Amino acid sequence: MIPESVKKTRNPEQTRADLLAAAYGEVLECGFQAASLERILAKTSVSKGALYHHFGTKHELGLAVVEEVVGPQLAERWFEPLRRDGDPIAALTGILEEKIQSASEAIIRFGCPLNNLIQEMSPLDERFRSGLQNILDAWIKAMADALAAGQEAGKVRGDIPPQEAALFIVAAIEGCVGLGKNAQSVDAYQRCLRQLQLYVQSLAA
Amino acid sequence: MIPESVKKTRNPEQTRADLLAAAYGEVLECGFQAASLERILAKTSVSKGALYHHFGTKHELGLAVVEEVVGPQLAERWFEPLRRDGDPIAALTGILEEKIQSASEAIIRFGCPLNNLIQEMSPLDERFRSGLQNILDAWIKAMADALAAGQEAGKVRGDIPPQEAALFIVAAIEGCVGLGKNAQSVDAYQRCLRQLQLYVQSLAA
DNA sequence: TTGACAAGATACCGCTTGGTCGGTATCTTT
DNA sequence: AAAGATACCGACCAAGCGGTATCTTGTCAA
Repeated sequence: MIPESVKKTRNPEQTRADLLAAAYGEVLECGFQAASLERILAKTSVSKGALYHHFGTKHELGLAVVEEVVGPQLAERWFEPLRRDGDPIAALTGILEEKIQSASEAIIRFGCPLNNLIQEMSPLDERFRSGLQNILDAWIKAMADALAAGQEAGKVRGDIPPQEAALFIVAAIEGCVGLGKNAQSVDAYQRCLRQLQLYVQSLAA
Repeated sequence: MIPESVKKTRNPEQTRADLLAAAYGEVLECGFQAASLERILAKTSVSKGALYHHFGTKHELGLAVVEEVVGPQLAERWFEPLRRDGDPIAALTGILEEKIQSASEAIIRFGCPLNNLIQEMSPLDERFRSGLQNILDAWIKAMADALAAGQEAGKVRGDIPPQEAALFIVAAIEGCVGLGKNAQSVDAYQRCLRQLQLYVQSLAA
């Protein structure tokens, strides 16, 4: 039995996924406002008619990128690892260490997709802002929950407020990525994250 | 003797300054790429001919905004206060306290002009990037110098590396502003900066 | 007073943009 | 097999964009 995806001459789900992936790339490089539908179409060899069949407007396409690409990507890379480990200090240190070691060219060049969209779109469009805020809230909550659980387990200092510390850690992460991006320097990115790592370790009981 | 500025029907320096101010506002709201020359002209009631007399291209106008508005503004608000005080911990705590207390609607709504331009422009244009990096370098240097001086004076822990700590503090500041901006919440902004304040105080000898 | 140049005004241009629309091909249902 | 819905195609459009060319006006030194 040959899989249907090969046989079909039409594949709406794949088309939609292709558009999302291309739009994600375009937005990452140019920002949402400067993202060109023509360029997205060229990357995917999808027609304009097909695009407007799947997405009503450029705006909707952008929101779909936020919800279906940016959100899940961060969830996989941050929320899940935080949930697994019982010691949030060790987990965070590990995640940061991994980010430091595997500092990709993409993150130095284009920064954090979430942060990029926040700085560009949050004052301009309420739906973008709230979509981005949902991701941010989930991220901060995952970290706060991990810190609180760590306090229960006696791994984290009891005097630090998990919510506030989580807020600050997320802010610091975005700050480090942003600085490394402008410096176009893996070294600056690594040194900055290293200091954050030290801060995180200072929260240990 | 009536001041010349009032008598003149023409005032090229004032025209240039008006354009810079309007361009700064437009870029703060929309970003550089989406900034419209027409809107800038409408704000200033300057003609297009006059604009292109003072600035060769939109690009040049943007660079001038970076160098002549964004840079000096940050220098006044950050570099100078840091240079004055002998105790950098006290100075930084004070500056942060001031930011927390006087959290303006503008910073919550539009964020940090420097960070906005970094996230948007640094991957797209090398001249923008290096102009922004000059500001960043000066900021980090001012902070590192203050920390080093504080170590000499026995006010700052000797085991912290000034350069790295300065890098991290600047990153964290931008992160806090960015998060407050997307949350559109003075409270989140203040709580985030408050944690940074605690971090800064943990550097005291 | 006049000549030269800086400063400013305005009409215009080519191009790209997001979006539309009538039409066609394919897939599903009955 | 007929019919209806879904997926896709590509020419076209108005609007806004940054930028240019040509002209007039104000300023000031000689």
